[in-house]
Amino acid sequence: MARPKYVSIKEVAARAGVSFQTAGKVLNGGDVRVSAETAERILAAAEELGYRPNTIARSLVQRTSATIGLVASDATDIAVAQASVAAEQAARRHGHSVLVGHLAVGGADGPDIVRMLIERRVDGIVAAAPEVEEDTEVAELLRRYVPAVSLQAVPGGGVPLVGSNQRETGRLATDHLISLGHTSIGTVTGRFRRRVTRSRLHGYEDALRGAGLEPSEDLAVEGDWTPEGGAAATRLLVERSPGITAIFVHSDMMAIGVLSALWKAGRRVPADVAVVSCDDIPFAEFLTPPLTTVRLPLAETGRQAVELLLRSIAGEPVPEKTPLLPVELIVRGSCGGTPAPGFRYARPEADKETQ
Amino acid sequence: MARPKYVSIKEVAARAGVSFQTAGKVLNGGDVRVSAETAERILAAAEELGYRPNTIARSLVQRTSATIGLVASDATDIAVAQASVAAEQAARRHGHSVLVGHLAVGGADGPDIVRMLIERRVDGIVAAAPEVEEDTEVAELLRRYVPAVSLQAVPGGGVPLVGSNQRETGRLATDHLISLGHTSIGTVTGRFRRRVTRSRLHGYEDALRGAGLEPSEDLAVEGDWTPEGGAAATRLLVERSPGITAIFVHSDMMAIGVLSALWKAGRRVPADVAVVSCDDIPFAEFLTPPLTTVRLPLAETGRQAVELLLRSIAGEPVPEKTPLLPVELIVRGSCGGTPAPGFRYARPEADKETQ
DNA sequence: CGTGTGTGAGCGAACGTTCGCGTAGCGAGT
DNA sequence: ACTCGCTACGCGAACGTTCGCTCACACACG
Repeated sequence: MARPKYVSIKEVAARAGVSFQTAGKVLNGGDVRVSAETAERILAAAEELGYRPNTIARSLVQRTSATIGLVASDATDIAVAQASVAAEQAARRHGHSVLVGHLAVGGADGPDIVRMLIERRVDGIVAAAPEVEEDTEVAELLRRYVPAVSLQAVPGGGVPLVGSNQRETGRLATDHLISLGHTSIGTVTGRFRRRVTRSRLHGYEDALRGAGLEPSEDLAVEGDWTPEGGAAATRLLVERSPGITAIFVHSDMMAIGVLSALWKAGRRVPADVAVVSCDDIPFAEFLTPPLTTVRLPLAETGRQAVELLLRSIAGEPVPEKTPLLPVELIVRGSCGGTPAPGFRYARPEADKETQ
Repeated sequence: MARPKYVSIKEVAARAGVSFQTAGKVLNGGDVRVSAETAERILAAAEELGYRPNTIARSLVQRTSATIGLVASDATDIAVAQASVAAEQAARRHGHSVLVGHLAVGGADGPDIVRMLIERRVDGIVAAAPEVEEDTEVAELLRRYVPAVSLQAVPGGGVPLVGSNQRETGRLATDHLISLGHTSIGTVTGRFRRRVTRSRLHGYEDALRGAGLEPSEDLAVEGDWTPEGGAAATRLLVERSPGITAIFVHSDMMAIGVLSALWKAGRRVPADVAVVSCDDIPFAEFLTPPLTTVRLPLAETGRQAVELLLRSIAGEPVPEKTPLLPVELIVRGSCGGTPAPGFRYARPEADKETQ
């Protein structure tokens, strides 16, 4: 507690009666051209003194910090949190530490965070923050100073992306609703400005058109990724289109709000309106009703992002476009096909890929 | 992308035609005994070259990294996530970065993470990981090497704690149920081993006894902080005590599972059984029904933890016991007092402090 | 006995800063 | 004309490592 006095390699060396460079060799360097007994003596001295290597000094000479930076969303959004936790653990597994910065709401401090990371000489940066998608200053910094991998588009490109096929996600979800016979299908989207929103919207429209349905502007309401926003959007949606029988929601967090708003409006799910969403957050199956949703491999995305980053740091050339990670429809109760409280999960009637 | 070559203060100095120490003064040090025009020249050179200070070198000489370590839970638990995000932001506001380590499930890598943080010479550590509560090795490291603040008990003490009154939390929740007329009140707890669980259990028992009710072992079932665990515990609970009419759950995440299990069992909430929980996670009000819960100031806890830590780092003596943060009962729909889907929130009939 | 080979260890430099002094230059006071 | 004091800047050292060399010594070989 009282400021600890760390012992340095020199003090260890002194106690062991060798030069500090020799001590360094046995304690950290792998180049052990040292007799077994001196090594022993050094190790013993280190142990007695409670020596802990100073990575700061090491970083300075080696010009690499074995640290990566993570710029993450505000992260009340569990989906983002999942990805970033997985990223951190993957990094640590590869011997790297993670310096993290959570954006303030709105994300205005993106550039500050990135600058901070750069000044701390992180070896690379993973951007897991939708807010930063339009931030040209952040993009500039990343391109200029440090290898980076992003989970979302970066203005101007030059930063490899990792993620899933969002258009397919929208199509899969909407197709599921269509296959269940719905024809009046609304959608509660993420922020319109975000690319992921537009992609999912495209998928939604693809599916609609594929079934001979015409997308209508009235049926798409913008949300803000929060439960509150989902609830508000839903109220607007049912007001504008009272005949609606199904909703495709752009995230599970919003779906929580959608379910709540529907419930408060006295509309039963799935009896009156079916709800399908995307993400598959850990407790999606414990919502009432259990949420049918398109699973995105969030943890896997985080992992792959750092692995790609690490390869890039190691000097391997990395493609800017990497293969998209697969998504999967998880059918639970919120679209029907399952009776109410008696409860029994029916398997969905096969895949709707081409329907 | 290609490994960037950072420019050092020396190159800036060379271009500006001054010694590197002078450049250092104007770029970083505050001690500006330098003429306005040389300063200008140096700044211009730095700008042209894209100079970014190297905090690693700075840390080495100043013997302080302006970084704090955060050891956090696996953090699918939103409550923990909230606290750690707030902690990071508070730290950054005070000019510190945060190096984070998320425990693997089970938390066996706690000591590894702490060692990593120590070797990176963090100025202090915030422990926000229940798993570490029993880890004597972690406790030893914290006591020996680095100032620390914990959000949970630390074996052997010596580390200041920040948090809320857990016993009060249990009492408040249970009292609410009692005030509503319930007499058969079960509880789905956290892991028994955890101190917070025992405290909340004590509060629960306090309240029961205060109402002339005798706590029974059958009515307390151990959960594991996850929705799954909450659901499983609930199934066990209603099986063991079919007459149960109310449940006090030790966390909102578990409450999600409790609600789900009750729903699947055909028991209506709150009509058949009332549910009260604790945490007040951000979307508690969007669950069906909206969750009545005891709000813990999680973000505030995170903030105060780093502020305390920073004071400790600065050399101020800090008390091991700090004042507990206040908790507050938030009444929503899950305990009744509110009719079903028609819906209208009734205010609870005043405070139940002494009832 | 001289040369070569290998093994164990030390030495100097470097990484990019900060920090406390040292000092040249200069105008003003005596 | 000499000191004084101030300003603007430079210098050397230090922080705790790593890294590549050098070096002393012993030992075997021809």
